[in-house]
Amino acid sequence: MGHSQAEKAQNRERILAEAARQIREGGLESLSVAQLMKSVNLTHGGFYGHFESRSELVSLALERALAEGRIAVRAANDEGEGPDFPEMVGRYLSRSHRDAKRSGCAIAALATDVGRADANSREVMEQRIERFFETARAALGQDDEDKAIFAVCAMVGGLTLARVMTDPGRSDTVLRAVREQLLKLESEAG
Amino acid sequence: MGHSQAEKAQNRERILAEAARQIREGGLESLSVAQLMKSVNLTHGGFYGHFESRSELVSLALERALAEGRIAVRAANDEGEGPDFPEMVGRYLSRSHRDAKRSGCAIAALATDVGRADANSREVMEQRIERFFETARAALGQDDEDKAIFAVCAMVGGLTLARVMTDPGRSDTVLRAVREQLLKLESEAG
DNA sequence: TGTACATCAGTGAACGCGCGTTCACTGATGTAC
DNA sequence: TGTACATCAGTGAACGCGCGTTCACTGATGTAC
Repeated sequence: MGHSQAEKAQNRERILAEAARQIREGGLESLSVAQLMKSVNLTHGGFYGHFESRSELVSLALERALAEGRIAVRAANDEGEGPDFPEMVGRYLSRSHRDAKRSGCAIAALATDVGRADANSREVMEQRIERFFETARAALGQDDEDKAIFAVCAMVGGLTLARVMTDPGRSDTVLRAVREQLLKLESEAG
Repeated sequence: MGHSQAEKAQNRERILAEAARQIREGGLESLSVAQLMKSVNLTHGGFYGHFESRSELVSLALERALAEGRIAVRAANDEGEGPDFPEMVGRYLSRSHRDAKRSGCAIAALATDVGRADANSREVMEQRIERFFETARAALGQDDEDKAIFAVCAMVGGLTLARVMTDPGRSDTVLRAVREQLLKLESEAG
């Protein structure tokens, strides 16, 4: 059993990455120190060598989860020359995004949880929401903040409701309806 | 200390009503039997004279919370002759609705929680979402389901994100932007 | 390069705590006469 | 209407359990010579 410094850094990273996945899937409250450590093949006692408390970890995992969404948007955009509204909407409101909670948008996964959380968590997410607004505005190619806000709200709401639906057809319908209406929005003048 | 049958029914009602409020505020997981009973001035032991388990109570409280939203919509509509889209949007995306989590729309308050819950809870909420779609379609006065779905997703997403924002001005901006864009949507042809 | 030792990452038993749930009990309710 | 008693709504102590957190310990790492 090796305990080198390099391995410690790796383990911290693995714990944090797994925590970011788990909170997106089960919510901020669902994260249990013992379960988390078990899922990365460590024992619970070692946790406090990496983080001060469960609360600190949740904070860091929230930031991580939010940052990963940003990275995904960047990666998608870098393939082309810049933000592309139809592609953004298509990816966000896709079946694969709906079904991939663990790796999907942390705003949609955690907005309600964060709405109940302390001011610090809300500020962290608020900044990411503002960035999402900016990305949508750039993608729309119109200098219309209201439209961008509207598009983001519809995307987040659409994904959230699609995840509730048990009927796969109706869930798909929600995704498709919001996608199509958003594309109409783009083609209209400001 | 009276324990009449009439009081038992009243107490059950008080427990359920308070549970419906608490889950909207703190989520399905936040509900604690002991805390709930204390908040209606009873002791925790008596709980099991009213409900089989915490799980059953959460189920019933979810249905209650969702039904109350429906009742609120009905009450608003009955004042006029029928569903009125601008009024619906105005009420849903108002500051008072944003600030009244305990009595507000259970879909917005609990969609993420229910998305993580068992199939039964998801089906219960799914039916309410479908009714919300129908109400929006009727209010729009256009036979366009996609537009109704879109409007509902934008409302739910807008309210959810407005509840995250710590900056009151930006939170208001989200509500206003979604409201105004939805009113434009109504005035356009299908 | 090889040895001796301090460091420290990870282990796992133990802690107090709040949880959901059970149950023997209390005493007002409401019924039978 | 008045009394005697069964019912049962609510009480509060007790249960086992999983939680976050602590800590004495282990043994590989990595450094000093």
